Amino acid sequence: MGHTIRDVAREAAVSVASVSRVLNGTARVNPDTRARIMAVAERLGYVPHAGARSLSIARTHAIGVVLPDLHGEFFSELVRGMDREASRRGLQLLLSNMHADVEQASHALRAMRGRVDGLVIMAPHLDSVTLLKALPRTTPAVLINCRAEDDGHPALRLDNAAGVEAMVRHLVDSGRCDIVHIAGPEGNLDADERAAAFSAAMARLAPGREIQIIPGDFSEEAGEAAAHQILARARPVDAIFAANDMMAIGCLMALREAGIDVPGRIAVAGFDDVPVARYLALTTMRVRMAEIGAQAIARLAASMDQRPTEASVALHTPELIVRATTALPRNQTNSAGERNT
Amino acid sequence: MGHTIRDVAREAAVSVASVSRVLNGTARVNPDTRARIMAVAERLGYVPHAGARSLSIARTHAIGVVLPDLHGEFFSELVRGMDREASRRGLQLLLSNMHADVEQASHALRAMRGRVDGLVIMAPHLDSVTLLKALPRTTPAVLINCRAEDDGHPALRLDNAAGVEAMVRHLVDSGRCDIVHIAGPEGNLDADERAAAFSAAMARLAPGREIQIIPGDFSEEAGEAAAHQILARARPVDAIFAANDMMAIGCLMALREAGIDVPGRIAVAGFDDVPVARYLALTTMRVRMAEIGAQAIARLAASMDQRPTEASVALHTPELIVRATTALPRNQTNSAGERNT
DNA sequence: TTGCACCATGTAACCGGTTACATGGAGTCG
DNA sequence: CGACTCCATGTAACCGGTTACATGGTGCAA
Repeated sequence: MGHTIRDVAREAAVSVASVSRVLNGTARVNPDTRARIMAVAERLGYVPHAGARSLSIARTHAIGVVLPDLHGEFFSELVRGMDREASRRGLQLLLSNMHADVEQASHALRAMRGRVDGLVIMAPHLDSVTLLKALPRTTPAVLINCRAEDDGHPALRLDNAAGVEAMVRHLVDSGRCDIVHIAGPEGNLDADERAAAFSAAMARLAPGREIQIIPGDFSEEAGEAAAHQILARARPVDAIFAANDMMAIGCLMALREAGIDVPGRIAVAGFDDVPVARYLALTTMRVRMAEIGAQAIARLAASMDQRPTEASVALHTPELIVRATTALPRNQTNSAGERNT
Repeated sequence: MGHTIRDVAREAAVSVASVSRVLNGTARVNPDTRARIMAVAERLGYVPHAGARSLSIARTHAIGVVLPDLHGEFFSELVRGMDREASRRGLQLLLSNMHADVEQASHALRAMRGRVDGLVIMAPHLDSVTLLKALPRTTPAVLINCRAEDDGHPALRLDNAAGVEAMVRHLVDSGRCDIVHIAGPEGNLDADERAAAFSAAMARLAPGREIQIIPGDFSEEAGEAAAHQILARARPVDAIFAANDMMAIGCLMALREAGIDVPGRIAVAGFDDVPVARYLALTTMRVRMAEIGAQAIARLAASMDQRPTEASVALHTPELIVRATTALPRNQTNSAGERNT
């Protein structure tokens, strides 16, 4: 394999220390010597061995990123944000997918020891105990949407409650009070929070209406299935609020296919604002994933450089994006809510 | 920081060799000793230092992935495919974005030495010389869509010519012969190949028609701009074939806004089949990015394990996906091509 | 009993860098 | 001229693992 620093030292008739000093610029070296060393390094095509370097300086300049199986757009946005911030700081990203398996999650985390200076972990599907047990004690870590209220790690959380409330308010304001929520997979932090927030918001903003929640799993198919279920039954419905965009889209497609007027008869809303949402004119709550990713890296970098400072939780509040799927029906006022009673 | 193997050895009153043997199962160890060592390791929460391990065994079980700035869906699909295949093989992915800057590209590659066992590189924007100069000689690498015809690396390439030809044939078959191509950024391998293939296909399949190419840059905005340009001028046009989906979509939106009937008056087609395409019913050439990513990892793994075997180029042929944006106009036969003459 | 094979375990070199400390020569000052 | 400082450079320990080889004990055959 490649040449080592000792090869360069020998060829240049100097010690390894001098080579190291020249290559890193850590100390003054005679210009002639420097030139000679540079020339030899160039000639041999010498590239320092990053692994060895990390070992001796105890710094890898890499960050471990452990994510669950994410749906397309979400994933790419998050990683893009991280990558942008990481490469700005001269850091590399070591990616590791944490599939549903808990055992594997812990293994993935262990495999990072000695490879990275810090960790960014997103695990909305793990319970607090499991997660904390798997977390290394010695490596700084930033948690994104994890159930780990108590512990001292800096964390980024989504304000699901505020987001859901904003959406329910928007729907109610536009005269739709018989809202069905399509929930995400049980056990998933965001799914659970959104479903709970939906119940709370309905109780507050549309008192007296039945709180309707249909189970789902964040997939487009689940959205379709939910739409069919909704159409098949008799209860009044004038809006569907899915726990994420993909389900909202599945729903939208199914309704369109069934010839239902959206938003005339039923409004549809999602959550996340994935890029597709704009093209389908889907009303949704915008979650700036790239920004969250970048922020995670920034906070991690801070807690890597200085002493493990602030352990606060940063809350990201999603933004309501109103598009055509919840537009007010033409020629109708807010009293439109009566249509279905 | 964390405990070392020597800590464990001391606590268990054995040598480091025994600890290593137990933890890796590389040699027989007395069951009592083994149990004692395991207990101590457990108690101390010992996690081996992957960096140190890599250094001594000269294996990192990591793969470096160097990508240009990719558009969302493309990126996530590619990385997802790689990740799937990599984690199946117990490999980790070290991500590094190679921005347009050539200098930075070379730096990114160097930084991988000693951190990874192999490289996957995608660089459709680099010329052959630059790329080969930046490539490490000692590390196995797989190239995706790179201009490096000559050298000995295993490579994955997209059959752009076949894809473009299939699309042009489809358009001509459906009676549209006045086709405008919106090209991608000059210098980009795929963009250049697609534009060249377009000229060739037109000459063969629609002889006599003017070969119309409008420059673009793969962005949605470029697609919009091209649409406006096309509408503003007098030349006959009955189909627009964009070099990628995002431009096709921008185009589609602009046409829709201008009240143009698609596909009635102008058909629109893209290239890539990003997930959004399906929702917008955009006809396109499907490129299975995830599959290409997985294949890249698989080939790399092969050339890492065995001796650097086959250096062949695998060609991925895109598949024609016909959707509504190029559907045949109602009540019209293939003679529809006459409409615009 | 001696010799040999075999097993469990320990010692120390090694992977490829970094860096604290040692060394020796040149320049400066009293 | 000796003492001191400063600078350029070399020596060797160290980071945390792995592993070739050495060692010593046990059991079995001759």
